[in-house]
Parts: sequence; structure tokens; C-alpha cells
Amino acid sequence: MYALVDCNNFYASCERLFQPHLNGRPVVVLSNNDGCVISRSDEAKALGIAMGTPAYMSEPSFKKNDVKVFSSNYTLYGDLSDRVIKTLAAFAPRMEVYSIDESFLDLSDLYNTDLLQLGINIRKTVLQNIGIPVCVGIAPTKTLAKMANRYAKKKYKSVGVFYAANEQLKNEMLEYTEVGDIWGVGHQYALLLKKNGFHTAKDVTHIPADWMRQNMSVVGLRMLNELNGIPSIEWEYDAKSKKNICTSRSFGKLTNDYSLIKEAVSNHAATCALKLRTQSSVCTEINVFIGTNPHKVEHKQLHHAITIRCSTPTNLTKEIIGYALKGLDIIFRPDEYLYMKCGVMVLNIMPENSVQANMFDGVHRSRDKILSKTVDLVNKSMGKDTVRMAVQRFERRYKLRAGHLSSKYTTDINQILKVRI
DNA sequence: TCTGGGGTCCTAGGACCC
DNA sequence: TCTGGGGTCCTAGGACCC
Repeated sequence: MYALVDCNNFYASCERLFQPHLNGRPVVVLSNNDGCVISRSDEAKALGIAMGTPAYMSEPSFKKNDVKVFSSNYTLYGDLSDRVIKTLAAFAPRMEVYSIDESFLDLSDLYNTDLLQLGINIRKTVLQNIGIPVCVGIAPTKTLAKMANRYAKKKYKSVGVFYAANEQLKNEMLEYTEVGDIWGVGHQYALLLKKNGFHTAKDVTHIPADWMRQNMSVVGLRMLNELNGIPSIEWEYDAKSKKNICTSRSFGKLTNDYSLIKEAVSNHAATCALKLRTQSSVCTEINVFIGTNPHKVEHKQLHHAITIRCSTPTNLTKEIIGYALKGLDIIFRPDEYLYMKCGVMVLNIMPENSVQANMFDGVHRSRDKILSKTVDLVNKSMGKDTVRMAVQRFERRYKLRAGHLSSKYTTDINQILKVRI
């Protein structure tokens, strides 16, 4: 048996943790740049505020219903997520951290354990130790555990746990779940399934394998097995290193100022380099892209990208910035377009220690590696932008909107929660 | 008249996830 | 004024090889 533990309305719950007077009140968290709604408390959901709606469109509803709005504060969410994960790790021999707010627990080695009670304990412990409410779904496969989790949220809200312990309970859940709510079924597949007369997860379990294979490829086939209780999705007990790394942001305003875009690209490239070093990888290709605002239909649209090959695999900040700026220089069209965002992607990633030295390499790599390590250490202890390359500049002329940002309560001593007694 | 039968690798695009 | 920012996997089709 497997469990999926999912934090309820995670970002909204994180914000509420430090402002308990918001309990029972509608709370929403916005995406970067205060763009759209990405997390909602139950009260906000009840008001009909949809996921992904642009903030400016919901503004009247926020005002009318006294909704508390937050900009996203990933430093806070990341730290609380780490604490939840550490707590969960004590409950099962193996686990897979699936996302910032979800983890699978492998319970197959727990004999003679009352799994429903275990789920209840997990929920109680996380709530007590960290203050974040979670729901637990327990079932024979990952896909069914996801479903059980959702079912717990919908049907057993007060317990917060659902264990598909026997055929009857499992069937109730399968009949309750619509195809669009199955893990792995998105908008397109939901349409396809309904068109063919399959409406609930229970209906899907009866689909012939060859129909699945033909219409939904091997991905659908795996899903079919999972729904029928045969585990078919691999577990990743260790955090896998990423195969691609991408850093991109909106500018916060439309611009065609080349020096400003260079500054942004340099910073994104530096972030990619740091992410590479953090997972002890190097890349051999660097992709730079810039794009206009696709929502502005009246403007000329453009999305341009270019991929540059590195002469030697690298994770050095100055080199990656160099390649990225070289690429930008090729794709940037002065005076023609107003740009909305840009980004840098590092591709073809491999482990740092597998790199072959290049005889004609003009870079003093061993020396630069020590420099990088030192810079990373300084930035880690004194703030992430303490030491930087000159092209990145210090003044940050492009700025994301973040008008409702909460404090870094748990990671910055100057922003720690103050309590008046 | 008649034009094989394997492979591999790469890329773009589509589907999905949080 | 104002619409996020990451990822993964799979498939089809083209280029190329013998």
C-alpha cells in the first residue's frame, strides 16, 4: 500500500500560519508578478475564485468579499515544505517527494499496521509540529493513492484520510471520481474519454488495453493498470537530478531596452549556473529566449530562441552568462517589438565528474571552480546576491510586482515573527 | 514494368504534472 | 496598467546509415 500526503491549499495555509487572525477568512496567493491566483483557502474557493484567474479581473471580488491577498513568498513555502517532508520521513521506510506540497510514502513494509490509524497520526503530527493541514490517501497504487487523497478532501474532510482498504471502498471512490479528475488525464484526454462514453474512473477500468494503447499511448496503458491496482509507475526514492533547468521571468512591464534585457538574461543565466552547481552537474548547451506579451493581440508578436553549444561542458557563472548574452545578441530585434519576458535554459545536462577535459580549453577550470565555490558559500550565508558579476548589476532595474509580500518569518532573523505579550 | 528492409538519432510538438 | 514559472514523458517524422 502507498500513501499520498498532500498539504491543503499549501501556499494559503503557509501565509495563514503566521497570521492566525486570517483563519476562517478567504485568502489567496498570487503567482509571480502578482499575475494570477495560484492558491486559495477553502473560503476563497467557496466564493468561486478560480485557479489561474488573472488578479486584476478578480480585484472587485477581492474587495467585495474582504479577501486577503498575498504575493508569492517561495522562501517561506520552501522552508515550511522542508519541515513537512522531514516530519513525514519518520512514518515510512521509503518516500518520494513529488512536489513542494506532496509526498508519496511506501507503506509496503509495514505489516500489522492499522493504515487508517497511521494516516490519522500523520495528519495529526504534521498539524501539531508545523501547523499545516494535510490530507492522506492510501491505496495499492500511486494513481489510486492520489485519487484517495482527493476523495478524502471531498468526502471525509473532517477526518482528512481515506484508505481504499477493500473492493467496496475502492469502487465507491472510482465511481465518485470523474475522468477529468484522474491523475494523468488532462483536458484533451478527458474530452476524448467522455466522447467515447467513459465518464467515471470506474468506467475507465473497463476500457480494453488495445483501445487505451491506440488512443492514449503507453501513458494511458500505465494509467489503466494503476486504476486496476497494478503498480505501473516507477518510484523515485532519491531526488533525481534535473535533465533541463530553466530560469525565466516577466520584466514586470513591456520593454525594448537592450541593456535592461541584458541585465535580466545575465541574472537568469547566473541562476541556472548556480542550480547546476547545486546538483553537481554541467551543461553543454544554453538556450536563450525572449518573447512579447501574447495577451496583447494588437501588438506584433514574437517568440525567439537560440541554442548555443558550449566548447566545454560548464557550470561556471561567467561562462554561462557569456554564452547567454551571445545568444541574446543574435535574437534581439531592436525597435521592432515590446518584450514581456526572457529566460535562459541549460540543456544536455550531465554529471560534473564525467566531463572530459578539452585540450584547447582556454579557461583555467580548477581555479574558477574554487572561485565559484567560494562565491556560492558567501552568497549562501550573506544573501543570494552579495557577490555577482558586473553585468548582472546591483540596482535591479526590472522588477516583478509583489505588492502583497509577507515576511520571511522562518529564514531571516530580521523578519522573524514578533509577539507582543 | 520494376525502386528493400532494416536500423539509429534527433527534433518539434503535444500531452500531462505541480 | 494588469494574464506565472517551472518540469516530464511520448510520438511522429525526417535525416542518415548499411
